[in-house]
Amino acid sequence: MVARDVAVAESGAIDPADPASPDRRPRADALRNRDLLITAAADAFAARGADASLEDVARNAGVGIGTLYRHFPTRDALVEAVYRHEIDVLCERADQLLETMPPDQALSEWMQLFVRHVATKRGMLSVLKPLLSTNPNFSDQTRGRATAAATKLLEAGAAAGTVRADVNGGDLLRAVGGICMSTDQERSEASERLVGLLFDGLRHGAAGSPAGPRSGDASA
Amino acid sequence: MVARDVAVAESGAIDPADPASPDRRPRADALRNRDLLITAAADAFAARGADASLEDVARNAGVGIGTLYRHFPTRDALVEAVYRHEIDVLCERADQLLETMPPDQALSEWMQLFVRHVATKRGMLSVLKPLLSTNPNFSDQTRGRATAAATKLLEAGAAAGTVRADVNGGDLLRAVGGICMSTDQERSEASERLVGLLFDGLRHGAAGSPAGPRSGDASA
DNA sequence: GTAGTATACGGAGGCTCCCTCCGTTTTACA
DNA sequence: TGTAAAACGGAGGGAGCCTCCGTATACTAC
Repeated sequence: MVARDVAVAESGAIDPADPASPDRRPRADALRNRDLLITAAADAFAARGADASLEDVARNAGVGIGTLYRHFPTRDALVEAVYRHEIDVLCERADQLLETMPPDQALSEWMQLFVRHVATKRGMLSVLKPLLSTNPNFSDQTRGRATAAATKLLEAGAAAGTVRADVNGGDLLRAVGGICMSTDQERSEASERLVGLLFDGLRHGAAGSPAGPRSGDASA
Repeated sequence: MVARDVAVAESGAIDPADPASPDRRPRADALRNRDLLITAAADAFAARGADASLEDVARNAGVGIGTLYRHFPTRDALVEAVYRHEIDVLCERADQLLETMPPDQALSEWMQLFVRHVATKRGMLSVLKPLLSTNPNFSDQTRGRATAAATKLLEAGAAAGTVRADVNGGDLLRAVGGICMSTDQERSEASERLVGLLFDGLRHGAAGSPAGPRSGDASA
């Protein structure tokens, strides 16, 4: 019996905003170490894939192995935390982009950012796929946040009249995600091109554009 | 660096019919042990899935770990051998069935056998999927043999006029395989029912049957 | 500022698994 | 029956997993 089968705590990561712990707030060092671990784990999963050594992760985070296991009792718990964090970063960037450039450009940037993000984290896919298929309600929750970000970008574009209004965030995410998943390993330029095409399609048929949604010529 | 990454010999299993070894025939104990290992591995993979302990496999085969690694230098080599063996068994059974019963019945039996075979080897799927996707020409070869068996059954049925003649072995295999793969875990009755349905479809529209291929009512 | 304590840290240790290496045994052939 | 090639087996070194518990640290109350 492999030990990995035993501990199946459901996502027992320490949650800084846990309403269950009544008074005391979590210690500063605990918070800091948690972040260090997530960063190190993201690197490790990206580089080595599904079965990166957790002892390496702890070492690279400058933290004892015991600390890792206290924060993330399960390998899955760690993977989940990393995934959540990645999505958080992407969502934040959406807001930043909207503040610094016109909405259509922000949308385009964000889509490309998404592709590059997935490309650098290739190894994560092998970790994520099994987890997503076993644990649907975990993915739903997080996917929801990403969808919200995509929706925000789309709506801003639609309001400015530079992006068509008949596409929702969920569809966009599925499309971009699908392209990233299906494109063969290591060929992220292909994904970037395809996503660029997708974006052109989004611009097409916007209020400002004369042509309807269906017509050819979408190369950059 | 995990050791598993290092040895990537391509399917270095000892082949009893290797034309390269000029004179001496392989030793009897080697042949025997090879079979024992494959049997034990099949059980282990079925029960424990992708990462069953190879030391357990050797132990259950009543053989030293060194012997296992000599026969199958790679985990993948062992998986491949098990897979091949499973297919061999299925192909042999096709011949036996054809000799002992009318062709349409033989076909039906074989299809159900296929389902039950996959059901008991559930754990194998997780081992097989990655291997099949990385190593296409390995799967082609073996799939070819299974296709041949299916074709043989279909043609015998068509010749007897009890099975329609416009379906080929490849299609049949894809259909049955697809049903086995897609049906949710542990519910092999569902697969059996669906495959039964498929078989009724095959009988329908045979030379002896009045009705054309498209018409309802196919429940067992 | 200090004392007290809940909280968190770290890594040794026990376990399992992986794979290699080499002395020993068995088998096929002459 | 002798002999060399072929095969066996398992010890051993390395690595990863996870737990446990003595030690250190950051909060809180005074």
